[in-house]
Amino acid sequence: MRIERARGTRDFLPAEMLKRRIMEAKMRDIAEKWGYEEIRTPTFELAELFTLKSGEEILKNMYEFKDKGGRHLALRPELTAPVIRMYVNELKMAPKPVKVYYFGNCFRYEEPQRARYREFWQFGAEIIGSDSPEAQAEIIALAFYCLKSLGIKAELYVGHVGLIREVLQAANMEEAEINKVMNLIDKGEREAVVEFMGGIGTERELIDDLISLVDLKGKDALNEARALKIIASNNDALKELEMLLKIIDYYDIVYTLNLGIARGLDYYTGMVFEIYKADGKLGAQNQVCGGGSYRLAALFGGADTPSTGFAFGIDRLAEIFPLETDDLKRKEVVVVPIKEKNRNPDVIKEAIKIASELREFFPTHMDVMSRSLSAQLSYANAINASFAVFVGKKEVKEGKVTLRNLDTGVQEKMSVEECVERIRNQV
RNA sequence: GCCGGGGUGUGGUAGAGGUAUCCCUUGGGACUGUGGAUCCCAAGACCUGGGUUCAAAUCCCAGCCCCGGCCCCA
Repeated sequence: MRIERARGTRDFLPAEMLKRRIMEAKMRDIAEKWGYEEIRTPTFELAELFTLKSGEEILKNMYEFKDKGGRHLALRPELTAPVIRMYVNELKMAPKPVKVYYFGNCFRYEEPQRARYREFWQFGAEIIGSDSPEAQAEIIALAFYCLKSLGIKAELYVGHVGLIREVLQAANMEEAEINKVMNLIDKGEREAVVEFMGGIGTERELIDDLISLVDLKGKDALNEARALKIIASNNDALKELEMLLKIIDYYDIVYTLNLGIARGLDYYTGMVFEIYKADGKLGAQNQVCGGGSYRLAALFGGADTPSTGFAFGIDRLAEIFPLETDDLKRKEVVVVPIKEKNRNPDVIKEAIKIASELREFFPTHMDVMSRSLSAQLSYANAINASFAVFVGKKEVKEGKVTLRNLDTGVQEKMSVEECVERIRNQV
């Protein structure tokens, strides 16, 4: 009986892993150069960590279970909450800002489709201890430069949920109601917003102002927001956003302002941003990155700590990552012991010694199937190796090897040292 | 959760009621150290379960899975 993969999960074959390692290395390099340090949190957590503040949509899709001790656990549906939990548990005395990055798999029970899986991978970074415009801009810039190093072009949208939340709070709405409205705004359901707010007795004028606020997009959005009477011109969120945009410009980053971005995670409090790949290559799942400022630490038993961060969907990036096939081709060497009929142990001994020397520099294979010379060459050809190194009776006697370039078919007898040099020069 | 389109060896395919085709692949053998070839042998498939039929890969139903879309997210 054949066992299938669980729905929504994937096996990564060598070629895919190689590609992902290359991508990971590029992103890790950027994060390190910006002074961030890598961390890793557990694959599962107490379910409570996520039920506290993650938002309705996430909870609906969570893999929850009880362990044998009766603990209520969940596979992590996202990584921000675990990272902040780690900060509160282990890092709260570290000098601020704490700057960390991470790669990790997440789990959500959703219908699999293009670029959406039940187990998916995120790369994220957080600045813990600040949600200043400088921190917000740095996080956006970091995300931007990661994409740049991957050679991926995508569109950046920046918004600010603080602006909208303040309007709603001023209207004396309760937190649950506010979250509900934010959720509807995020979905773009304007009528539902009007209906819901009307239903709880909000004034018509305020509702209209809110709708026009979230519909603001582009360069003049800020001035227009100011013109709307519901936002005071000395409004903190507005001033913060203005400063942020100024700094983003200093980073030379192209963006579009969109006050309608509300984000599905309830914990965002200030700036929010999303990055889309809008050329259709990702189908309906074109968001590759999301992030913003939030306050979660207090919720997990720490001091109230402003934080800012983002997360990339690595699987989506992997689908659009432009990779030359040359990048994927490793230069490999196959050591071919020519054992003849009697499995000459001298030849095997010498071949092992030579393979060990080559392994200092190159991925090196050696026959483990007792194959004939032609069968070994055939294998070398099948795995697309670049060189074969023959070790036979004659070579052993002369203390040399025969190096064969498998692309050109040219071969020559030489010392092991020279052989290493030759291969290095052609790699 | 909802809506489309699909499932034949590892992959690609033919078969549209009657012994499942071909290519690639994989393993073995022949071949005295270049045969990365050639020849021979072998392995390996009708998604699962029901139903119709003398007979089902083929027709019907359900499920599972895959691909895509809605919603939401990364």
